[in-house]
Amino acid sequence: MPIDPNRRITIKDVAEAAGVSSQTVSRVINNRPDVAPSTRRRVLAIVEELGYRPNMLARSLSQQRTHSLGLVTAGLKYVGPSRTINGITAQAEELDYMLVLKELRHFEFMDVDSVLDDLLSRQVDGILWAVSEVGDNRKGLAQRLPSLKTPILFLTMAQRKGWPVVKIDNRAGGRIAVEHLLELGHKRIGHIAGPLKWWEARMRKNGWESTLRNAGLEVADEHWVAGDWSSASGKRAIEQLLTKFPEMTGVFIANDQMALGALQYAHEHGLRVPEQLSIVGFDDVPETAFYWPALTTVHHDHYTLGCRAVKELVAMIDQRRQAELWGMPVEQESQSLLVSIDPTLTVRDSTAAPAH
Amino acid sequence: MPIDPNRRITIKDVAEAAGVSSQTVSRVINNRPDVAPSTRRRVLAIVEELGYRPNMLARSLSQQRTHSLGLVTAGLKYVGPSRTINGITAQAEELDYMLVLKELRHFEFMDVDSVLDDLLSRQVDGILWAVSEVGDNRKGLAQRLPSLKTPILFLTMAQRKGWPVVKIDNRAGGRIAVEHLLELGHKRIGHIAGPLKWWEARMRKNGWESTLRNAGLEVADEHWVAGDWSSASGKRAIEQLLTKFPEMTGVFIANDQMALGALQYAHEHGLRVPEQLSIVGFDDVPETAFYWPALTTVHHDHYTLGCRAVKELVAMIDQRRQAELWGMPVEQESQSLLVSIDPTLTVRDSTAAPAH
DNA sequence: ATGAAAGCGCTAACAC
DNA sequence: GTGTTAGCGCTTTCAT
Repeated sequence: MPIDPNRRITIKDVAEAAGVSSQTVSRVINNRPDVAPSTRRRVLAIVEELGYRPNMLARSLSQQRTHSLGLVTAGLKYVGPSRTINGITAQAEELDYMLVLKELRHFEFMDVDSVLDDLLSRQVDGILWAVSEVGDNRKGLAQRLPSLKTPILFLTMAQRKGWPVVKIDNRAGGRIAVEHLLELGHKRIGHIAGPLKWWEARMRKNGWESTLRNAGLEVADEHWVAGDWSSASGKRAIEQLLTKFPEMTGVFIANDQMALGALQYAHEHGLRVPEQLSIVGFDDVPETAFYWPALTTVHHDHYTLGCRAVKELVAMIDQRRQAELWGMPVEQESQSLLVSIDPTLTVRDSTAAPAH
Repeated sequence: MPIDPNRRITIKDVAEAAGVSSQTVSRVINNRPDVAPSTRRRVLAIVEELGYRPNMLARSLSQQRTHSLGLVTAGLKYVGPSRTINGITAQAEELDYMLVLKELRHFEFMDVDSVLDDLLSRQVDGILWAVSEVGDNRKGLAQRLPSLKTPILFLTMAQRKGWPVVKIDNRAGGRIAVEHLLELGHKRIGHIAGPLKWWEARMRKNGWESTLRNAGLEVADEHWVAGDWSSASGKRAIEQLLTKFPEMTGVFIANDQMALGALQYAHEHGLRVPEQLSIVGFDDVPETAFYWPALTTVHHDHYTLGCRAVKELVAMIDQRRQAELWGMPVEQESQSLLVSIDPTLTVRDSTAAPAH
């Protein structure tokens, strides 16, 4: 009896063709040991012949696990986030998890519930919240977190009790940037920050500020300006900053795009970099080595960040399954986790000792 | 009788609590009309109270459709691809489809079968193959395509019979770049191509070449060099090209990154842009406006491309469902589709009339 | 080593 | 309007 070619092959079709029960087929495709070698061979032959592929939906429903992770992102069009995704996809593949992707419309998207419910209704085994902390975009999450049964891990946000976090140490990034300028002999070091409702922007600024203070240097409001991460804002910001802080000989700029804007300003106004002004950026996007002059910048590894996040999340999932097996309830509180990845400095041509 | 708090709420729990059958609950949550208003209210109240969320896995299994799309990508860390994803996620959200993400390890990843099977076993309703055509990375697909029951749509590849494609018109991009230079009065126009195993690189080069020929100008092998898309290669390429083709007054470079490398070379060697050499790039990544000088470049809309691709794929899915309803088999051949999006030119400061 | 039965959570089809 | 039955494709008991 031929099979309807428009229907997908099921385990039953294979069972029938092999003259065994569907249970035996199930055993074979799951590599269980308790199958006679001859039976196994026969079944596998039929599987091949019919082109049978197990239906993961059915398997997931029955096993109560999907081997999939929900991935929540925002601003994929920006370089940083998409490199992180790169690491996430690679590691997920490695650990044999599928990714279900949800991109928020913007960074301060507040309707967290609909996103979470969407993912949970799909029965994902864990959730990766790869959205930077901006404004109070953690508020809705804070409400859901305690009652959430599914493991969730956050990227790039402030440490909070009960929130598992994997992040770049942005403050350390600010610190090494400023230390580099200090070592070159700079004393008047300004800062162009990202928008301060971004946690990352605050941390980078904090790194700048505290390092200067620790070096016994004074920090005033005239010494910094905030941009919005864009090159255009960087260009405006450097202009403002040069007016407010004309003695400045070095500046730490919170991302490479803004630094690029500053470089353009410098060219337009005949300001020589690094002779008259040293510039340190942040991110080390691949192009920075080809800016003019090549940019000294804080390097951090988005890719590794993504990999690490997936590893930790999967560990959380496994751990929780173990706990459930033993009948132990798992509280969110206990899921505290903080992984912090250290950035490094890439020195190029936009920094030098100050002229005097 | 209290419900085990560790178990997820099911439709049965709601039914029981509301004193109706699970079927009635199903009707309510699916917004069917044939439910008494009072019953509906009661059920909805219980749904709310218990925090019930339908299990999409079960629904998908029973309905034989998942409302999800498989998204295959490569090179997410590059700017272009990730902007496309941006459009794809937005449009998928809009049309209420979930995305299952698969990133290939590299552009010429050949083990197409495992990727396809992974997605198909998850029962995705359609597949978006958002990987550029490079080398013969379409070969494995060609074998699977005829027997594939699930609609699949390709981004950024050559037109082929039976392959639904949504793409940017790269040749037109090359054409408008060269036309711009011609209009400025340039006669010696070189080209830095991408790696020619990329279909997009070939098309851009073709646009350059054919436009020059149509203008009655001669094109020789000394007039172009291939890079690998990176800024470093662009820098090397411009050096080579200037040697081979010293009369050159204008150059069309196949992407912005390579153009950036060329700009750095120009700075280092005191070659004035645009006075001595006009440069046109391709992509119009946001930073190009802040290169020095600001880059004239071919703009194309990755975001719209992604949106359009999702729309077309969903249309294919709907169409096929209709056909199946009428009992008509759908052949892949009939699924031919070619959407081509026209790029535009963004004129900035890296182009001018040739000297004298 | 293999099979039968029940169940995962939902919906389609048919009753009443 | 609402309930009953069967089934989506698989796995998990529990027999044998």
